[in-house]
Amino acid sequence: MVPRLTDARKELRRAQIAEAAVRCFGRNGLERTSIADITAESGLSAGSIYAHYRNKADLVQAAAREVLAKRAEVLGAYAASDTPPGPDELLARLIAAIDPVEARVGVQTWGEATTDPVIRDIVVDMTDRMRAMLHDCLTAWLVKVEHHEAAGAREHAAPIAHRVMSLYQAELLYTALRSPTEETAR
Amino acid sequence: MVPRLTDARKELRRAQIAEAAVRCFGRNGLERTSIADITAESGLSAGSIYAHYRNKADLVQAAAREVLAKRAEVLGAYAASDTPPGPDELLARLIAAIDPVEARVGVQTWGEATTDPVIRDIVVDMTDRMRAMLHDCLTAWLVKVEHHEAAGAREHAAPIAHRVMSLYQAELLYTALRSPTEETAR
DNA sequence: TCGCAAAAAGAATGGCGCTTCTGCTTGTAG
DNA sequence: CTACAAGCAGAAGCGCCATTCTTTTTGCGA
Repeated sequence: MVPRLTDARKELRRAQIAEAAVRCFGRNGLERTSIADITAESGLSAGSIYAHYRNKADLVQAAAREVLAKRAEVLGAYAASDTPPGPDELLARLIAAIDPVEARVGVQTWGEATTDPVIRDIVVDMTDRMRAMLHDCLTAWLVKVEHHEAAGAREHAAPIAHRVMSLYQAELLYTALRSPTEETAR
Repeated sequence: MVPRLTDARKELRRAQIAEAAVRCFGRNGLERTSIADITAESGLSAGSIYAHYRNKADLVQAAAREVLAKRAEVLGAYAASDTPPGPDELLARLIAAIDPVEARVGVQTWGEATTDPVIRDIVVDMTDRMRAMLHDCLTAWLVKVEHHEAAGAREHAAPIAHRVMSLYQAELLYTALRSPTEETAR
């Protein structure tokens, strides 16, 4: 038996395609982006794309996962901090880390999630995961900075985490709506 | 010269089509809804639809306007109240008034707004208008209920209005993500 | 270095969905 | 009540786009 692409190389191609797809989606939207657009952006051909992704829906899912995962990553960094930031500080940092292209694709996935169950599950899962991180971070803040009694800190933190998450998502929306076409002109 | 449809009748047809469109969009999404779907839902034919709307984009815009206007209407009622509700009460009432189908179409329009300038303007305009209403309502609340000094009340109310709006929009998103397909089974 | 299977390119295909076009139908003004 | 323009239905047209198929190229193991 002989040669496949090594796994690392295969992952590289998948990432290359997914990143090109995210750029296209950010520019033209999930549905208005054709496979031809992605071939142009990635420098690969249609045949190649279909060797790495079952179909377009599969690619959209990959793009959604990528964007959401990148956001969760940023959050994870703050959550692990020794001196956890309070709600206002936390929100400010999250907002500062928003990338316009990812915000647009993120909001697009929300729209898609309202009708596509697979995308919906991805979005809900990522949202829950981020809220949980926020929850951990704020619990630590309550205990370490605010000297809140440890027992009951989690219960106190829950509604705060919910609010921070909501305000963050709203800001994501505002960013996505701000300069939708100007961005691509640069 | 002779007969057109009377204006009232013409508006009726437009509304009939737009409402059918909103139902379809809520079920299948903006792009996955075909004109054929709308003909089936409205009981009219393709030719008829094109007699009332220039094209599908025009129809999507009408649907977006309808959904957003209906939301602004609900808000307007509370804003005009003699004893204006405070932020928590206001938010609770707004959330209680959310309709699942409209929430879904609303979130879909957000996604569309990220790439379509016309839809974007509609969404931004409606959002600004709603926030202004919230602002008025909360200013009145500060003055009448909290006995805040009238001067500076508007400045105080602004960030609160922003927060209430954000939390409301987040809740709209959560509603849209909750039960996307179950709703249609009923 | 060599061979072979996988990967990539790029053209071909097939279907779907917007839009338009052709007659019938209907409602309104005189 | 009549006539005629607009409304309306339904059938085609037309283009676009996801997907597949064929051929060429390339990377990996021996």
